[in-house]
Amino acid sequence: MAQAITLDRSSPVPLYFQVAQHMERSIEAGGLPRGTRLPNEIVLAQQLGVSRPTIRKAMEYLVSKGLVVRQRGVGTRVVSPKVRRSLQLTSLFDDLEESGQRPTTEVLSNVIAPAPAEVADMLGIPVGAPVSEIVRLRGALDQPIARLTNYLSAERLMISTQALETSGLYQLLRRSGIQLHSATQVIGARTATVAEARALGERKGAALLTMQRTAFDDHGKIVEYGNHIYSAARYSFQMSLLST
Amino acid sequence: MAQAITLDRSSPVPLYFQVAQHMERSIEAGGLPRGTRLPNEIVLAQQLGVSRPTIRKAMEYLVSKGLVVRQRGVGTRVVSPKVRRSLQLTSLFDDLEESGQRPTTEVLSNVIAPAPAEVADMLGIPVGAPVSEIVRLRGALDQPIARLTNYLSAERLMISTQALETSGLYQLLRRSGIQLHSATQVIGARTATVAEARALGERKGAALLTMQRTAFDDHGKIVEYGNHIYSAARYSFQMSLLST
DNA sequence: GTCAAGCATTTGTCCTGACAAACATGCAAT
DNA sequence: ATTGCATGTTTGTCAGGACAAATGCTTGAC
Repeated sequence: MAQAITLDRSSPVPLYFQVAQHMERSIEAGGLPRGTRLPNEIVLAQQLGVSRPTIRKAMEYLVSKGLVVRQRGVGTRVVSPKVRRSLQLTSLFDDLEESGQRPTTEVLSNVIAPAPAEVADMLGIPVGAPVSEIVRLRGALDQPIARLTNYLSAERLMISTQALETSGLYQLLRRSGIQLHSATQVIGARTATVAEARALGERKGAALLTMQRTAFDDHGKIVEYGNHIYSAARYSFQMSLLST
Repeated sequence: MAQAITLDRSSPVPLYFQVAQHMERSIEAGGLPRGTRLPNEIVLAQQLGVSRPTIRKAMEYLVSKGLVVRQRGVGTRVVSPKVRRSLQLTSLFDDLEESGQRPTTEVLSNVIAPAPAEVADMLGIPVGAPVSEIVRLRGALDQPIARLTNYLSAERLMISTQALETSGLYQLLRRSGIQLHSATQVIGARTATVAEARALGERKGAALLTMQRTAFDDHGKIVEYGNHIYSAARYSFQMSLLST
């Protein structure tokens, strides 16, 4: 199984990452049965011609992705394919993109205006400071799915409406050189008002999923505050957690 | 700030973790202003009398908890207290426990029965195999908040009703020596049926949050499948994400 | 005055070596 | 048959050293 693999020592991608990627592919493709024990670190290091710490770093990566489980005195085992697949579960949006059915994005508004009190509070800026407000309608299969409302401090940048129609907001932020650090989000539910129902093609009183998210950059500044509603009949949040 | 700290080399808790914990406390308590730069790795290693890899391991831990940000050629900076606090946001249940207001748990049923098709499918066991079904009502401040329905393969263990009234399910599982590996969950919403509304003290048609969760152990076996409903008026999910 | 080159600083990667701790296994004693 | 012990295997921890790459600042050239 471990035939000659090619490590490129002159490549800028770190050795341990090359090793990790190779193992990841090998696990995913080779279809190692659940519980297969990998060779121990020393043997692997010799086989690949690297040092043990490099192997260990690669292993830590695989553990953090949930692909393998390590136990002192026992070894490294491959977790069941079923579990691995469940960890790769993605959101409906990702699923649609993957299957070629690009979700549609319609920009309902993209303006710069003085921040109202509530928004200024969430963004941590003075009331009345200029913020850009972006309202988008996401849809798929000819049906609306979500109404996304985002606020950014306007000092940062103005995002073109055209760009928003083709790329996700986070993708655009990253492309502008903004380093995201973390985010907090709150997921709740409520019944739709008449206006919300109309926007999402639902009936008044239908169940909606709500999500508020605040994203921070490396310097602790708030990059973005979002307030979103989703048609509960057509959308749900999917996520996976690793223990510890 | 970095006065003589006490590292216990004979302690079973690893050196790097002692270092990490010390820094965590020192960051949290010392109230370092946002962006404070820590001494570099070499200096820290000398100050604490450990090697550089040990310091690095401690730093990796702090990065993974979102407390500091590292940048090659620049150094290690403490993230803003506001962001740190937001990363510690917990669920309503945790908040209640912390404030001494223990959430109440009423066990509505705790029986072993043959698995119906849907449950057997989710647990990955044959239809009709014995499963234990646990239904709990969670409440706080004299109001019901959630109805939690869990299924475990009955081979594993029978959990006493009494234990369920005082401890969380996951706590009990861990205490029984079951190693959780990962879980996947789906969060959605729908309107309450008459029965659900009655159970949660809501009106028919009120918005409910729903959550289905499947938990796996290290061997890829499914430990638990849960199907939960929450009063959206009194509960919401709160979580924080670190950008990779 | 402005831009580029060079330099110091800092983290990232990689190596070698050594010992400790947890686990599984087989063997011996009860 | 079962318990306990010794032993080998495997991952976990720690040390010390060396070089590479990214960043920010200073210096020098134009």
